[in-house]
Amino acid sequence: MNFMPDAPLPDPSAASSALLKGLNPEQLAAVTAPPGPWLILAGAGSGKTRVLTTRIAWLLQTGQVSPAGVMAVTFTNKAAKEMLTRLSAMLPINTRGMWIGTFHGLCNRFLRAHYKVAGLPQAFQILDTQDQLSAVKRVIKGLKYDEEKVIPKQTTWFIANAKEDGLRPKDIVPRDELGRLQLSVYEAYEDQCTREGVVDFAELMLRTYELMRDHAELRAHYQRRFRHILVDEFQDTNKLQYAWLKMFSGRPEETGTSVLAVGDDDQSIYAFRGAQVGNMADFEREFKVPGVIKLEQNYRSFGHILDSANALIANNSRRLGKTLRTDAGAGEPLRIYEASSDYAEAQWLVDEARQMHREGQAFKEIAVLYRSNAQSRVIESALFNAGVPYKVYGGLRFFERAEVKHALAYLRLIENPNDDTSFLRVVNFPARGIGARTVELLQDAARSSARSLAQSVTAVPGKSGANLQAFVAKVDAMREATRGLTLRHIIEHVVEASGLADFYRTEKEGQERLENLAELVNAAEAFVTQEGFGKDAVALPVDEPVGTIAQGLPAAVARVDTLPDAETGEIISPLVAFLTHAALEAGDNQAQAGQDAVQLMTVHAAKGLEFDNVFITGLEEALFPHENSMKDGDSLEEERRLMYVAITRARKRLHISFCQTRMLHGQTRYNLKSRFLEELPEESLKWLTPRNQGFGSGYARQYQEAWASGRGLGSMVGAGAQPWRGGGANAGSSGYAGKARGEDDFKDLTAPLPSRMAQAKSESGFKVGQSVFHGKFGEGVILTLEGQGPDARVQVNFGRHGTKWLMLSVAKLTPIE
DNA sequence: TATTGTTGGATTTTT
DNA sequence: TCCAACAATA
Repeated sequence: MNFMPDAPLPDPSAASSALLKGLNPEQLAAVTAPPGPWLILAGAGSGKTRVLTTRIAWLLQTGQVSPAGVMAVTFTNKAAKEMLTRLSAMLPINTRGMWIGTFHGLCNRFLRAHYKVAGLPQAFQILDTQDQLSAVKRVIKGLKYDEEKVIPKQTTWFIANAKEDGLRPKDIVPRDELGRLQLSVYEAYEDQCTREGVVDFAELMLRTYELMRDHAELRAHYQRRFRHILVDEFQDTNKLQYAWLKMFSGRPEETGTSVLAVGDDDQSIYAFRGAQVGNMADFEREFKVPGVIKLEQNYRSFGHILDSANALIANNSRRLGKTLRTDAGAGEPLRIYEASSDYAEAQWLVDEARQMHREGQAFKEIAVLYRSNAQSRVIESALFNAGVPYKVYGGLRFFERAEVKHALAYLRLIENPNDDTSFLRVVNFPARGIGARTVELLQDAARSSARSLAQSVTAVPGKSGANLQAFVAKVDAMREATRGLTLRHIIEHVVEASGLADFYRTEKEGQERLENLAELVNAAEAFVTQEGFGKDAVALPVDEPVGTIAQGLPAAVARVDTLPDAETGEIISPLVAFLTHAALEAGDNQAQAGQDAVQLMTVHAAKGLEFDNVFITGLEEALFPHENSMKDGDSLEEERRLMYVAITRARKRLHISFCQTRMLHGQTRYNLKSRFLEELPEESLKWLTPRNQGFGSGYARQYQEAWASGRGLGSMVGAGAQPWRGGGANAGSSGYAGKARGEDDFKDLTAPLPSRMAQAKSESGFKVGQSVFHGKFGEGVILTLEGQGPDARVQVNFGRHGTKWLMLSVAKLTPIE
């Protein structure tokens, strides 16, 4: 049976030819493929993102689909943003109507729209990994289990795994005693989350999947709506994500939905997180893909680099099969260096980097990759002492920082006093005389009455009880004081009123934390303007299909991944939207654009990036491949794919190094060079140290020492404070750059396009202070008015029903004299 | 309740 | 080695 028989054939008309210009035959085939299930095997540097975005643009431009009929799903916010940015550069269209986002972002959007059927409060909050761990710990304590036996981290892992396999507690039959205990933690954890109105990452996915599975009407609606579903990085999908995809597409022969999955099995490096490369083969079979399209033309690297990558990965079995090729010429051979120690390796690397910089290479085009984070220290130290600017990726991201999480916890308590996770985080921070014993008493009281901590403070007697009540009163006061304020002012008020600001002002090391809190205000401000909550937000044409489920959708809400309640018109407040944003997008940990610094990161973190010059360090047995992954074939192959990813990051020049001795866990380890080195083609390599000298020859050591005595090492002595602690050469780089983001990433989204400007503003007829009547919530007073036209929204205090944000275009509000 | 001492653990981590 | 987490201490 044909899919969408009335769809026009690929049409190289004048309109579309500009889009398709410059595509190679395979890319063109992928971009203009007729509707249907397609699997695109996209090699590294083969223009995958271009193909994805061009296809969407082409589908829209040729009228094969409307923006509302498109769903494009990615794993990272970065990839989603990239897609949106490129798309709006290609076409002057409203990208907001499309469902482009991460799996979790789209689930969030879906669940906010259907929160009632999903059994969630509309303002549900999202637990990040930290929150989830502390929630699980709380459950384990509550059940009085021994944390030595039922290990919180393991149990969190157990729960996440179960959810990613689509399993609820009732579906699990425990294999042993530990399994039984973990299962009961899972059960109690679910109850606790429900009580507190929170969901974890896996829950977003599972809840969405179940809703689609169990509600025929919803399922029919979305299966009818999305004509084209595109999935990025398909090799990284897990079991649940694949099932989720099938739920949204339905059986293509029945729904006519076109699914295009893009992936690269050779770059599957997240099996340890549940990714199933097998999904690619399953997709090909289950969706009856007529033919796999391979993108093998590489536009990134020179020949020797690709030859090396190809030769290495050929050692893996069970591949879908693909060979990268380039027109760029052979380029330079790979430079291989054997060092006597990790210390010497770092010295050599620094020297090479400086040499390249002298030759005109920017530092930011030099990346240093390693298998594990612990390796960065010695390299940082060497770079620091040489005065070379560098930036380490990884570590805590902006919204994960303690002071930021504290502020967010207060904000969450304002929104939902029953959020016990947040309550516990800040009940005694800053210190206010509420000790562990008091908290325990409170938790006992809360448990026995099945109520939240905030609701149970009166049950604790004496001075401690009074302190607790004072804390709750403080949060209540903040709630009152911030009612009707803008997001910026809410946060500013909370940071002061909570005592956080004062606390960090008196702290010795508090300055940076204060700056981060200020940055939080900036981030909120940027969020408000970027996401369309600001007063100047320009309304967009509504292009959603009007139906019983998704009504006409105001643009502002669509951007924050939420939809208004179809019945009451209620939307979530800017505060809730911001808290959601903070959980779903922890902020990147990148250097600010324009900062010229050597880039240090793990190979995992480098996936998707590219640099002119790349160093891959620590090519030693037991390190890369890692000792924990050497035992079985599958994980060894994943290590090899990791090496493949590392190699394919380089555009021009690739360095690979290893050392005879390395300090690991406080002990000197003697390593052999990695087997992966043996798998690289000899003719593509240039050995900087004699090859096959083997460990213990001493040559590399002598070479190194002779070199070192001349310069370099001496400067290491007494070089001052540990550079890696405070930032050193790259001091002051806070991960989340609100301003930079505003200028760069969102430029295209916020720029007023002609079509957006055309939207006429209509006077709503309401004003602040006005009394209004709502069919569901009764009488209320308008606190805030924002936006214009179909985008206009109001914040209304309904007294007993609380303060609500409503879309004027959906909510039926009548003025009262 | 903040500081100091002890112990154990130490791949990778898009959301 | 070098950290985080917890216990013991002032």
